[in-house]
Amino acid sequence: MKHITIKDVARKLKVSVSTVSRAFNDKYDIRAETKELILKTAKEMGYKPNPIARKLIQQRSLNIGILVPEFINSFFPEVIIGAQEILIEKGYQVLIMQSNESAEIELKNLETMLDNMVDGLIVSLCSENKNIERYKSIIESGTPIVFFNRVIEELPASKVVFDDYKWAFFATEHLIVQGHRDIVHFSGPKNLTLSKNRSQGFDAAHRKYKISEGKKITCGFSMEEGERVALELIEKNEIPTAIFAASDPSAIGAMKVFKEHGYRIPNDIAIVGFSESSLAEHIAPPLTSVSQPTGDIGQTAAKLLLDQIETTGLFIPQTIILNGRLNVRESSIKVD
Amino acid sequence: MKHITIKDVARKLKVSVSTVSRAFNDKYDIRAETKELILKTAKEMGYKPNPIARKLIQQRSLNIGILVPEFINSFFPEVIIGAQEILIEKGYQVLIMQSNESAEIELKNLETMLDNMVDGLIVSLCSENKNIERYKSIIESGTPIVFFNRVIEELPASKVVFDDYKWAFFATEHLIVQGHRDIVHFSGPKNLTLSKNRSQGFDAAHRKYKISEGKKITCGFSMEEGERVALELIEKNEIPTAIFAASDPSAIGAMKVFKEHGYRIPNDIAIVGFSESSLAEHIAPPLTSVSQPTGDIGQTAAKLLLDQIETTGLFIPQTIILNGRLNVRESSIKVD
DNA sequence: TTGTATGCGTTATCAT
DNA sequence: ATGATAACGCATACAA
Repeated sequence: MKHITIKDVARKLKVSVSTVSRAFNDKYDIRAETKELILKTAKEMGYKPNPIARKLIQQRSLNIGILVPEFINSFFPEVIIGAQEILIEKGYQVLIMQSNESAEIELKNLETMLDNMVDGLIVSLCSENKNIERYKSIIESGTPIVFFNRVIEELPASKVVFDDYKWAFFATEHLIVQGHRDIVHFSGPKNLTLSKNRSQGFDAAHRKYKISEGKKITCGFSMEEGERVALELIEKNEIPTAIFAASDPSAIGAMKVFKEHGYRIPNDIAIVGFSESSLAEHIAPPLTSVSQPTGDIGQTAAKLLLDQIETTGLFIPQTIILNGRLNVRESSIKVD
Repeated sequence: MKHITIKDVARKLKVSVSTVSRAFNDKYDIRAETKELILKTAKEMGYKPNPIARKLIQQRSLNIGILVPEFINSFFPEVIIGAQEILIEKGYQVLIMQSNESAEIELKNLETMLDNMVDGLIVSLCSENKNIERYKSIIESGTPIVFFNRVIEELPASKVVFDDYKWAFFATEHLIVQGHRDIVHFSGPKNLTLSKNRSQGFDAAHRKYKISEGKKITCGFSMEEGERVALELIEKNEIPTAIFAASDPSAIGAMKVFKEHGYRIPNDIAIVGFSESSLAEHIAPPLTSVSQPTGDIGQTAAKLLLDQIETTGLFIPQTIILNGRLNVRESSIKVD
């Protein structure tokens, strides 16, 4: 069952392949009737231009690749959906790959995307964060690429980021205003800029209220990580009055462990998360969390990427910083 | 900044392109030393075989496409991760696309995957379920394809499904055993086989206990749909003593609405969900739900697909039915 | 307006 | 063991 090619159509209609080709690429002169006839019979024969061959000669694919570190939590899927809205609108198709937070798989995914000649990439790094050199070479080679959320500052590419510093500050301030003076920060993976920024916002709030610096524990983004760190605190008997976690899953994991050990949330321990997973408002008690404009992040990244793809001359990378919201819920408000 | 091609390498080493090609495909005769030399200098020059050109001539890509209707809930991501484990192991890369439950986008995604010459497809249909004819033609053309979870029975392809009938039966039976005689089923989208099966399991449990048939309301899988249907019941003042929802999100949406209207879960209304989203055990009260072996589903689908890809002769489609578990939690157990 | 010829970057066949 | 050359399926500069 061989594929039908342009030649088959040409032969059948006794025209040249170029004429058939022209019928499918309406930037050339071609008589309206022949074009119509060709398109009609091509359709009848079940002919479709082979995009692989097309890519080979045109060096473009109308495909955009999106690389994310995970998609179990709703954050990345929501961003992807936002990006997809813009890209599909413009005739692009979106290919997604996820690396399970593994730098090795991330690199393979990256190469696969390039192998498939994507016209551009939208990337959020995995927390291992090891492929900087490869990204540099890709950027240098001229492949349009936009980073979001988990970015590396030094890379000369456009970025869409969240104002982690500011909102970590607000989240911490909220706890301080509630009267807490012994707050522990579950900070994110060390290599990520956003971990640093959230951590610094945490410190800044302490400074503003002239409270001695809060304790920080490095903690992954996952629920398991939150459970691990919470257990650690319980074993050491170093229970703070409040926790500000760098992610919702880690906050939820900690909450689970504390509840299991008889601590009441928020009365014994107040908890604030970050990133507003869809869980936050449904768990018990509902989790106070910073929400990020996920759809916006995706849309903005997509627009930036399209700009870059369509720019012929020198492209100047931009960094766009988006705003969020602090959703205050029961997990951080003492009830009597 | 042109790409380095096989010709560049050949010219530099004063050998023919065929020799260089041979060095990269070790199925041909080539002297060990020349091969080594070629690979070495190729690496130095930064040459990599262009997979697009390779695909054009070899008609294979080592890429597998996975098509899902959504990935906001953790179900599909978990399946994908399972599939990925198997496929990456075998040297395949996994491209993912999601259709947001839109048949139109699903079709485009499908074509994009084929455009990229994936060696096979793993597909779960969107609930609109309109592209049957296209799937038929793809199967006929010989493209290996495995459906999972949301399948169409009549398609002659391998399928990995869950025993929806049986587990819907168990879930309903659980409610009946708890003493409920007025149970409403939030059934899934009409076109899907799994909706029908879950619905029939619901009926079967009623028959077994000789209870008059339960009421059924068609309801999408999303939280919003659950909210909508719950509101409808409240407005009509037709409050059952228990609800068996065909999905966790719709169960959770309903739970939210009922709680907001002053109903206590499970004392006023017991609720059971299906598919065990990661939410289930964390919401208040924890949701009784049927859990599916998501990772297994993905792995099984991947294995089936690889079998088919590697089978040269006639391939006989298989249907594999996987088992689950009923996780009983507070949402369905009356407390005093 | 249409046809001819060339090239995109490979691999495969046939010589040598 | 290596080289020359024809595909793969298409787009495009140039000629007609």
